[in-house]
Amino acid sequence: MKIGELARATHTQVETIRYYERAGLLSGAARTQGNYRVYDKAHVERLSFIRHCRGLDMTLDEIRALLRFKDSPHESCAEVNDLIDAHIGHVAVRIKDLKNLERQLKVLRLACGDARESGQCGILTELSAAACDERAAPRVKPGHVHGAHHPL
Amino acid sequence: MKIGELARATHTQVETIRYYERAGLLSGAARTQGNYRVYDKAHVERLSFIRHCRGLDMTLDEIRALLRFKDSPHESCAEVNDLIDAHIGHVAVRIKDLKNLERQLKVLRLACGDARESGQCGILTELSAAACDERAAPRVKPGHVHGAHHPL
DNA sequence: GAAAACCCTGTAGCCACTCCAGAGTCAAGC
DNA sequence: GCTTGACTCTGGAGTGGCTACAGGGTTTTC
Repeated sequence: MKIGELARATHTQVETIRYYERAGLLSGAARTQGNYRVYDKAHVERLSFIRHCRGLDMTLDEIRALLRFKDSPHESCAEVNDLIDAHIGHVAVRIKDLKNLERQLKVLRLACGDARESGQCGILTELSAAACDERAAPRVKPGHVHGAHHPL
Repeated sequence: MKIGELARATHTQVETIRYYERAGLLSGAARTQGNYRVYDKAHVERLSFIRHCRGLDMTLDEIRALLRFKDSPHESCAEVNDLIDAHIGHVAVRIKDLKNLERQLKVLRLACGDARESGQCGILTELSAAACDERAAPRVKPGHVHGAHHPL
C-alpha cells in the first residue's frame, strides 16, 4: 500500500507519517520504481500503536521507548511499567495544576459580574493587584505536561 | 532601570522580555546613548501583569486582548468577561480530558502488574490491541488547551 | 493522450520561549 | 589609561509535534 492508503487506514495525515519517518518512529519504507513509499500490515499496526499512544498524550520520546520494548520482546518490560507510571504521574500533576487554575479563574471572574467600564473592571483590577503581589513571591515550577491550549 | 534589573524585579528572563517586545506586548522602551533599553515602574507593572496572566495559562493573544482593555479604560469590559469565561471553558475541557486519560492509563497499568518479558507485557499487548480497535473508530478532537507535557 | 489524483523533497510556519555567537558598552580596580 | 568582567545589543537557530506549502515527478482514469 502507498502512503495515502496508510494515512486513511490509520486516520493520520500523510505529512505526519513522513514526519514520523524522519523522527525515527516508523522505519523508512521500501520504495517503488517511481520512488513511492510502500507499506504493509506491520506498518499499519505500528502506526496505529503510535497514534494510540499519542492519543494517550505520550511524547514521541516515550513512544520511541515503548517501541524499543515492542521490538525486543525478550527483554524485561519493567521499564515499560516505569514509563507508564511516570506518565500517569505527569498527568496527575497536570490535573492538579489545572484545577488550581480553574479555581483561581473562577474567583477572578466573580470580581466583575457585569459589564462596566474597563477602568473599573474587577477582573483587570484583580489581575493587576495579583501581579503586583506576586512580584515578591514567584512560583515557577515547569513540569512536562501541557497547559490549557493544546489539542490532546 | 536596565533590562537585567527589570528581569530580576519580575522574575523573568531577559530574552523573554525582548521576546515580548518583539511580540508587541511590551512597547519598545526608550534607549540610552549606548542603545540599552530603559524601563520604569510602569513597565514593571505591565510585565508583572503579563507574567501573572501567563501563570494563569493564558495565551499571548489573550493577554494582548486584556492589555488593550487596560489601555483604554473607558470602553466596556464585557469582552474581558467573555475572554475569561472562554478561558475557564478551555481549562475545564482540558481537565475533563486529562481525567479520562488518567483513568485509561491506570487501567492500562493494571494490565502488567509485575515485570516479565516484553513479549508478554500486558501493557504493550493492551496498547497494541487498543490501537487495533481504534482504527475503525477514530476520535480526534483538537482543543486549544495543552496536554500533559508542558510547564504551566 | 490529457487531466486528475497521487506522490516526492525541501522548506517555512505555529507557540512561547530559550540559547547561542559575536559584538558593543560600561563600571570598578590597578 | 587599561584591563577585566558584568552587562547589553542584534540576529539566528532550536524546542515538539506537527501542518502547509511550492515546485516538481508518477500513476491512474477517462
